[in-house]
Amino acid sequence: MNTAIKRQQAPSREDRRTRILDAAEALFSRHGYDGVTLRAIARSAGVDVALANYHFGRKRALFDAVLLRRAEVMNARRLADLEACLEEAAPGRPSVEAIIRAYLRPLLTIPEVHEEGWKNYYALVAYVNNSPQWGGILMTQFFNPLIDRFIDALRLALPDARDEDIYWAYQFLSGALTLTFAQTGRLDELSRGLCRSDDLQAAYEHMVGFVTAGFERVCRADSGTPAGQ
Amino acid sequence: MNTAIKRQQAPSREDRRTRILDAAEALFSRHGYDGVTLRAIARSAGVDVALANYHFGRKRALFDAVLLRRAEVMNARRLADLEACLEEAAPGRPSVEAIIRAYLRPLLTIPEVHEEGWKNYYALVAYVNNSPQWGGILMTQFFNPLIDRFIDALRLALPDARDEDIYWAYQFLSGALTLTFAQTGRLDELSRGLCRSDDLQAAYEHMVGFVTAGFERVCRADSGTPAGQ
DNA sequence: TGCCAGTTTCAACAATTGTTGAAATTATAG
DNA sequence: CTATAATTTCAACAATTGTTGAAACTGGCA
Repeated sequence: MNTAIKRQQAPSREDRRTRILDAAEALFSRHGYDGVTLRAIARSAGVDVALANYHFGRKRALFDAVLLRRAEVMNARRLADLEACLEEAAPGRPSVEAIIRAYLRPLLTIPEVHEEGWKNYYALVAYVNNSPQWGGILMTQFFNPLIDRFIDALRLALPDARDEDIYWAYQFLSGALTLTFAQTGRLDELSRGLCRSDDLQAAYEHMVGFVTAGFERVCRADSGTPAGQ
Repeated sequence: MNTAIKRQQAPSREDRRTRILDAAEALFSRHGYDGVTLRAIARSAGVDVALANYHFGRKRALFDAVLLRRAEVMNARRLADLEACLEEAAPGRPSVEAIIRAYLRPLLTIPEVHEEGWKNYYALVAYVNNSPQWGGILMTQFFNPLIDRFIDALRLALPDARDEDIYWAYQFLSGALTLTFAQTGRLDELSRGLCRSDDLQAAYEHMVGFVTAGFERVCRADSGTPAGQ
């Protein structure tokens, strides 16, 4: 028996830890935190129930580990893209579109982006972002510093904008982004196949235009309180 | 003892059904479907566990009933606002902004909009909208017809736009809308109190501008495939 | 009054939950 | 090889889950 077959039948130790992460990622992204049992994760990973506890501790810690694994990769890429964008731009005056691209592009330039794992992770981010109960240490303390950097950059691009307007616009970007990359399939059905959720390139191009225009309109200096009807 | 005290101590029968709905709405919106037990709902409503089963059948049916109760009210209002908007507009050519306002305004012109119930409902909509598992009959068959009407109106407002672009733009509107009205409190924290999630009027005014600009840019006729970097 | 349909509670069910401590296995180093 | 540490499994725990059938209660009608 060669090593390939051997690995299929009895995955090595260090493999098991990541296999638990992968199984948990897939199940959590589909059914949410409470919709998944540790036994379902263990069964899917082909290991014993107690092993998840040995490697990660409590169930909640496993959930956090799933999220952190890819968040660290993604945040590093976003930060690098933002800094590159700021260096290329005219000193002290980047364009809104360039900043938006730096924020969105890493989502689809990850080399392994079409692997199931990243799709599951995006769905998971939409889950936590839209749930009031997941505000805790994990999302807030981990994502907010990165977002602050992007807000700073947007202040440079929109020097006359009020902070309040920038934050509201970021909120809309955040909602559009997480829903779209969650790939729930609702858009496919609504458009009767005209749009495909898994066409990340099309999603990216459309979103850049939509969001850039939105920022530029909302952050015009002339708006005291818009004369709403 | 007067009737007010009496009602507090022993709610009438028909009250109990709606008290179960209210309790379920509050708990589901905070913890999701699987994060809530029928016993927790019953305890919060002050009734026996079996009563929820008597009135609504299975747990999933109770969840659907919670969602449908307010969705019917909201959808009727949106439809009325859309038709009024189309009648007021120049024949065959409404403005994008007027359509967006008709889609969003009912969310805050509901008279009882500041009651806890509607806030919980908005959070619940964000929950189902962002979860891949809730595509079923309920959301799809119930919301899609209304959305189709709005898409039709947007086609009139943007006669040169490709359908594909309109659907993508609607997807972004949908994500921004559901996240914002879910009022997760993340924006409050990120902006250090500068923006308040519960200021629905400010959310509405900003969103109208952002989304209208987004639609108008994405749905320009000239874009074959945008020259993305 | 007595009866009856609509509500509500009681008690219990089989199944499943997260978690743990001890035993068994495997790898690593001496 | 042996012993020591890391990993994995086994078995079981107390608590909780959705659901149900029968009993108790309620108000309105004859």
